Amino acid sequence: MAGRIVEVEAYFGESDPSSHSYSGKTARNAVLFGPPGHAYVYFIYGMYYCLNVSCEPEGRAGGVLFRALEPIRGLELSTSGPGRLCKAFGITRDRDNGVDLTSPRSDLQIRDDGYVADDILITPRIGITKDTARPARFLLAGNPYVSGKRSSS
DNA sequence: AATACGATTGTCT
DNA sequence: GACAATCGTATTC
Repeated sequence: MAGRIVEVEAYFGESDPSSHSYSGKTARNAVLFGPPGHAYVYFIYGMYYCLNVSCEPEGRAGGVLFRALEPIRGLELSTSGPGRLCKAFGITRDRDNGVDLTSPRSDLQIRDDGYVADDILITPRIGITKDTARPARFLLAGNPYVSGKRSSS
């Protein structure tokens, strides 16, 4: 399976009240404090997993949440929304938390396809209750696979 | 040990 | 637009 990332959100670690790492390192968020490029998978609302990649040097927290993909091949299921894309890829905490997303040998892999966008839209983040005005959600403007929409037209 | 809540989504009105 | 589903963590007792 493969998909192109079309929507992400940034979380800024210990300076960000909306970040899981705001209150320091715990067993749950330990990956965010580890080396960059690794998968932080968390379980939310009792039924969904969400995928992040750690982004700061080891010892500092920070990550990016993948919110939506545009299917490229092998994806029949919806990948619009952080819970849905994990469901489509079968991502779970047990299986994927902590894996190196830069390694060709890991099941999950993020690669640079050289794509450059000039139509990136920046908005506040979705689903949070603190720091709700901060512009930290990045998406491809007009892309039909971004989250937050119903399929009706 | 008990409780409150969340980086979501689907269904109903 | 409102709310239920559902459970791992963090917080509080």
